[in-house]
Amino acid sequence: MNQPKIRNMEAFAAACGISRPTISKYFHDATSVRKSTRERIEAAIEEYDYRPNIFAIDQNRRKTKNIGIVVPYLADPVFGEIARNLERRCLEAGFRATLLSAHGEQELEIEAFDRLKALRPAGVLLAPLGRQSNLDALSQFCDEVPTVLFDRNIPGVGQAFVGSDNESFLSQSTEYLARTGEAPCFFEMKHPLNPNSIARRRSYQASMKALGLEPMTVQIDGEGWNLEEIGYEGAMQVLQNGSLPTNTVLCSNDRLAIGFLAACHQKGLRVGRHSGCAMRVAGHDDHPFSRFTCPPLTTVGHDYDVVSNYGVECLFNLIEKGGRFESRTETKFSARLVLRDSA
Amino acid sequence: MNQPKIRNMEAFAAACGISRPTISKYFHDATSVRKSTRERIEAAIEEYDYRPNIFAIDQNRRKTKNIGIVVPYLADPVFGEIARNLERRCLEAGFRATLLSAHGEQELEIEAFDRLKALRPAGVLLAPLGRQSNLDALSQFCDEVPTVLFDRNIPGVGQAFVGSDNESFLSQSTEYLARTGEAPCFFEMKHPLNPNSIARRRSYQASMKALGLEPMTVQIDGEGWNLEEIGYEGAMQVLQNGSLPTNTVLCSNDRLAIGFLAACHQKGLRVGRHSGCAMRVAGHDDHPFSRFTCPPLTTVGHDYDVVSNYGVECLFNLIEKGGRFESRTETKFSARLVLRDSA
DNA sequence: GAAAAAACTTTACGCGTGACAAGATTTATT
DNA sequence: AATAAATCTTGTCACGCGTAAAGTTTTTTC
Repeated sequence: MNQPKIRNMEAFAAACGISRPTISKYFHDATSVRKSTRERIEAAIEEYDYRPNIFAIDQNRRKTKNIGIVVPYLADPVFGEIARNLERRCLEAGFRATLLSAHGEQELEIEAFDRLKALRPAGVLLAPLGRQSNLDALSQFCDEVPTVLFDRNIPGVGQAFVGSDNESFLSQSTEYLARTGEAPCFFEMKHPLNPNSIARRRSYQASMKALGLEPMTVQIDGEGWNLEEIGYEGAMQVLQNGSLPTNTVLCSNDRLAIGFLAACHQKGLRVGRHSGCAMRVAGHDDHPFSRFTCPPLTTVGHDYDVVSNYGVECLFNLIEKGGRFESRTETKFSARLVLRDSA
Repeated sequence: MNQPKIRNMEAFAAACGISRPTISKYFHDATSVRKSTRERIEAAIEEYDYRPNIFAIDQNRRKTKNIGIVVPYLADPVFGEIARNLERRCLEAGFRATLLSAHGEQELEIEAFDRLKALRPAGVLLAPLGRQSNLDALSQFCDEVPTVLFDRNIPGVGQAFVGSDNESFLSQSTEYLARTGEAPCFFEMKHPLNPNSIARRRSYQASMKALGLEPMTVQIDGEGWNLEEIGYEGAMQVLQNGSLPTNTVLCSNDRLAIGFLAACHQKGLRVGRHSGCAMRVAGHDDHPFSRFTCPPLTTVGHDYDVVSNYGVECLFNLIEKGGRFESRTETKFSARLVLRDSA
C-alpha cells in the first residue's frame, strides 16, 4: 500500500515483472492471461493500487466499453430518476456510463455531442431537447455514433426510439376520468418544449371525440423548465377568473399537476375523487414524488425499471449489430393507470 | 459544410494551410495568433466544423480547463439543482464541468475518484457520501487533486469546505416554532446517511436547551435515499400510535417533511399555522419543490445561487494558488427562514 | 530600408494507452 | 521426450493532442 506511486502501465508492468502488452491484455479481459500471471498481476494491483487511465484506454480501442447518456434537463426529477436507472443498467452490463445534461440549452446539447464524439462511445442513449434541439447537429451526431433515442421521439433520427405511448397514456386517463365524473379538460403549456406534449394534446382530443365528447384545452403561459411554478401560476389564473370549463383537470405532466395542486390548496379548493371535493386533478408520467403530493396524485405512467431496461437492451443489440439497424424501430410502452386520491 | 470530414488537428492544419502547433496555440488562446491567421482558422472551422478532441487535449496540458463535480445522489432534486448551478458557473468562467454521481454507493464514489484523476481536472467540487465514503480513498483523492468540499463537511479533508451552518438553520427554526406555538420535536432517521443530520440534531438539542425547553427527538427506521417514503412511513407510525410528543414537527430535511405532510394528509390531519390546523410541520434545505407542497412548506435554507457561486469562487481561488491553501477554511452560510403555510 | 520583434514552420518528443507482429518461453498433448 | 499449442516478451506503430527548440518568414519600429 505504501509503495512509491505508479504513474502508468509501463511502470506497473516493470513493478510486476510482466510485460506491458500482457498487462494491457489483462485489463481488457482478465481471463485472457494464464492463471499464475493473473494472480501476480492482481497481487500487484493490491500492492500498488494501480488502475489504467480510462481516457487513454478509450482513445485507441476499437470498441470502447463506454455508453453515453444525454438528458435534456437533469434537475428534473423524472430525468434524474431515469438517468440513475440507465446508469445502473449500463454498469451491470460491464459498461461505463457517462451522463450529460443539456440543461435545457441548445448550445449545451451540442457541447454534449462533441464530448461524446471525443469519447468514442460504443453507443448513446439520447433524450433530445426536442423543439430546442439543433436538428442538423442532432442528426449528424446520430449518423456518427450509434444512438437510441428515448423519452422524446424525433422521427427519423437515431437508430431506434424507446419511450411512452402517449396515446395509451391519454386514452386511459381521459376515459377513466370521463367515466367516473365530469369529463376532463386538458391543462398544458401554450408552447411546450417537450415533443410528447403535442402528441398528448392530440391524443386527448382524439380520446374525447371517441367518447363523443367535446375536447376542452386550457393553455397557459410560461417558458422554461420550472414546470411546477408555471403550473401554479397558470392554475391560479384560471381558478381566479373562473375560466375552467369543468371540475376535472387532466395535466399534460405531473410537474404541472403538482403546481395545479398547490394552487388549489392556496384557493382552498379540496381536490380528490371522494365526496366533498371540489376538483379532480390528474397528471402523466408517474413522477417520483407524485405518491407524496397532497392528495396523492392520480397519474399514468410506466415502470421506470422496465423501460430503462428495454432501452439499454435495445442499445446493446444495436452495439452488437455494429451500430446499425436495418430499419428504425419505435417501441412505445403503454400506460398503467396509477389510481391515487387526487382524481 | 459538405467538405470531407476532418479527423484530427493534423488534417485540419493541412486543410487550413497552417501548421499544427499554430492551430494548437489558437485553440488554447485565440488572441495568441495574428489576426489574419485567426480569421483563416475561423473560416476553416466554419467550413469543416472541426473541434479538437477534448480528452486528448487534457491528457497533455499542464493546466486543464476542467472542473469535476461529484454529488452523492444525483436523483435527489436538491443535488440536481445544486449541480446545475455549479455547472453553469463553471461554464461561465470558461471551464468545462464534468458531473459525476456516487448514486449512494461507496464503490461508485471511488469510481468517480478514479475517473476524475484520469481527467486531470484543475479542481474538484465534492459533496461526499459521508458515512458511506471510504475515508482512505477520499483523503487520498483530496491529496492528489485540488478539492473543495461542499454541502457535507468531513473535517480535515479537502482544501476547504463550503456549506450550510446547521446551527444557524436549527436555531432559527427551533426558535421560531417555539415562539409561535408548541415547541417542536425533531423528526429524523435513526441512522442518517448525511453528516449534516447529526449536526442538526445536536443543534436542535442545544437550541431547545437555550430556550429552557426539553429536546424531544423522534427517530424513525429506514435506510437509503427514498427519503419521502421513509418520512411517510415513519410519520404514519408515530401518528398511528400517538407517540408524537407535540403538535409541532421539525424535520431534519425537506424530503422527510414532504413524506410527513403526505402522512398527515392521509390521516386527515390539517397541517398549517392557522387556526383550525392540527399540526405544524417544518423542514430544512428549501428543497426546490417545498414551495409547491400542500400546504407550502415552512423551511430554512439559503440561496442556492449564492452558495454555489461562493463554492465555485473558492475553487477558482484554490486553482490560482496552485491547488493548496495555507490552511483549511470552513465557510458556512447561515440560514434564512422561509416562512410558508405549513408552520 | 535596415534592424528588431513578432509570428510562424519544421522537427521531434511526450502523454498513457491499444494493437499487432515476430520471436522466445512455458504449458499441454501425445 | 518430442511436438504442438498456448502464452508471454520485445519492439514498433497508432491515437490526438501539448510543448519545446531551432530556424524561417512576416510585421513592426525607427
